[in-house]
Amino acid sequence: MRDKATSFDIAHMAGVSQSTVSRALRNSPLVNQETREKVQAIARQLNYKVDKNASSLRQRNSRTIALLLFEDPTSDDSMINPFFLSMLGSITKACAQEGYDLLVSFQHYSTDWHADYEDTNKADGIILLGYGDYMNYQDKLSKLEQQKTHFVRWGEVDKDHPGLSVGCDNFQGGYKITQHLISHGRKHLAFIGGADSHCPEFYERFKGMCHALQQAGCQDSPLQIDAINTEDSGYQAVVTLLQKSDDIDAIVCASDLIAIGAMRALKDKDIDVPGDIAVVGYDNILLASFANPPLTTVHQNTKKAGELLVTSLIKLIQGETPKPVLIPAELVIRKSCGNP
Amino acid sequence: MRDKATSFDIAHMAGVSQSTVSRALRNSPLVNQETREKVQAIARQLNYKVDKNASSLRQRNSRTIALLLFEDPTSDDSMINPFFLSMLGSITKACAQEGYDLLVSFQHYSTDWHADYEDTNKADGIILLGYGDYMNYQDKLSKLEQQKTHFVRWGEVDKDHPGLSVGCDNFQGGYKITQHLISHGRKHLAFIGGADSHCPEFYERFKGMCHALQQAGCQDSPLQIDAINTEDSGYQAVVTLLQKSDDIDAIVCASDLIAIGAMRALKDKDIDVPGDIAVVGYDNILLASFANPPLTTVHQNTKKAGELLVTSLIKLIQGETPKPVLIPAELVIRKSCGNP
DNA sequence: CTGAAAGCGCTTACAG
DNA sequence: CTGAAAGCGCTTACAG
Repeated sequence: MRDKATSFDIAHMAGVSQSTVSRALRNSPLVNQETREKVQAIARQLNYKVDKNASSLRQRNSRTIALLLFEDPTSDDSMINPFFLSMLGSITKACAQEGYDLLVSFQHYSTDWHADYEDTNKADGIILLGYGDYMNYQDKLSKLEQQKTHFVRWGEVDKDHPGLSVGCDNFQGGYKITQHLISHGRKHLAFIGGADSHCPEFYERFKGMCHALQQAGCQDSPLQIDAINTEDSGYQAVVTLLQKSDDIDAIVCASDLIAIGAMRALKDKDIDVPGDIAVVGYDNILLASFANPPLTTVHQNTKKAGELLVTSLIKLIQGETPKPVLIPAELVIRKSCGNP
Repeated sequence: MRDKATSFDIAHMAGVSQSTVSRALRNSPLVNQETREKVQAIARQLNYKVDKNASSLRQRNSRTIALLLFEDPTSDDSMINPFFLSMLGSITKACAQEGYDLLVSFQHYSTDWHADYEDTNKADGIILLGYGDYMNYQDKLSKLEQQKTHFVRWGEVDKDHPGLSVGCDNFQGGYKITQHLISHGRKHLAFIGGADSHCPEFYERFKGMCHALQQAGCQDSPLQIDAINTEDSGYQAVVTLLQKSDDIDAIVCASDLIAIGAMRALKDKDIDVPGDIAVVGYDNILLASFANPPLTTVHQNTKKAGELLVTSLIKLIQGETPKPVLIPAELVIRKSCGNP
């Protein structure tokens, strides 16, 4: 480590006490304007920066937030779900805006979480980001809550879920996009994606879909094929789907990545999208607009989401009790659903 | 902040001194096996975690690395260059592997950098990631060097550049992909992307291209149109290009994003890719494989790159003098270059 | 408005 | 192998 000036050095140069230096640099009203300016000038000149370790230790907070990113179990190591990367960008910016630093960490579902940023006082709170098997991590969330760790998670807003959630309205998204398909004459819809409490987000989308179908007079629930959030899983699911049914004319996919895989499978079988089968996704990742045909999907407002995650967490840290937030779903109509 | 157990609490419970607790928890060989186990058991039981602020303050290092991500000047706020996001993923993982935490921060080119992570002792070193106008930030790099900040930057390896660089072999990449086009009969090539010392990476790719052309017997240098690293800029550049020339049969783009924009412009003009004009990109972002036609490009090994950035920086921190690294370029042949 | 002093929670040289 | 003590560089209650 390099030799750094300390507040004592500045105090010495300015001919004041070290306490006064500290006050001057923090713009305390307790310090004389003239003194403040002299101290600040010397600090600038020496390129002095307050030692954050000492400062955090003394103040008992770090003005740092930790982001735990849970990886999708994709085979390809370097391929991270683009949706989360977009969230990461917006979280980073929101933190900067609020004057917080951001620690980022990738976590594996399988192993024990490295969630002790707050326990070690490196961070004042934690943001959890990533879908996964909810049933598996439920216990860990409860444990965090017991430890009184400050945390917010991205995901389904549900009273039974431990901790504070910020999420998009998945039910509404599934509902809207299904309604759109129905209104354009599609009659035999299938859903690709897990649809149970292991993946609450996908499940809500599915429930929204079912609700739209019921409203339209379809009493039986749609064909549903499990898939995790990868392109490959979407491909496989369509292969299975085509074996089970031959009159499907629209597929609602639980994510864009799944939809991209689904369209690849359909192309391989020479099935025209949207001519024969309409396909819609969810997330509105960058890829969706470049897919062929461009993918109709539901946009999740990642900018707003990131801001809300950060500001909610900061409120929590400050002892307030922010409410969970549901961000409205926004339809993005492109060509894969067969629209004009 | 919650009430946390300290090493004194554990000392009290274990009936030893606080120094012994500290030693036991750090697995010091100076402590008796039995004592160590007793102390560690109590620590586990209390869910005790060492306070990193205190520990870092005392040890004068934080085992934390800061990543400064420089944004491309894209109009869309939420759209971050996918290539950098991939790097971010690999850097995060590499840090975890080396036992370092990672602070992430987005920076704007225009404003002053918030590069004082090391000055404040929040980080032991810094990784700089992001292309931009090299001439603009050169001075800032020199300043970092003067301050003896430990930093590595992603980018062109060049003896005249301040600081340690890790980068892909851009010259070789430009050379290889041009050679490929020539060997498949393309004769009139253009380059899209900045080609001067303001953007050394693009420039090297361009130089590699020129070298391949010369080797093939073309003496005049290719038509070159400026573009920054956005889809839109690629689109505009092609519009300009088509006004200037009508016998181009291949376009070498400085990045995939530029290439995607270029292909959109060509499609709008009803020019067939690769039938009329071949298009190639650079980076091999996820989008490239889903483009229509799929984009031939140069892969930058982000996994290796992230690891090298992290390990080089750690060496620097430890007082070693690691060498700059050039990662070989890998051609990825798809359909946009007109291959079988 | 200013200063002397305590203390945040560790690590480690020193003495035994 | 263990303990008492110093000290990392701040912030802030206390006294003036």
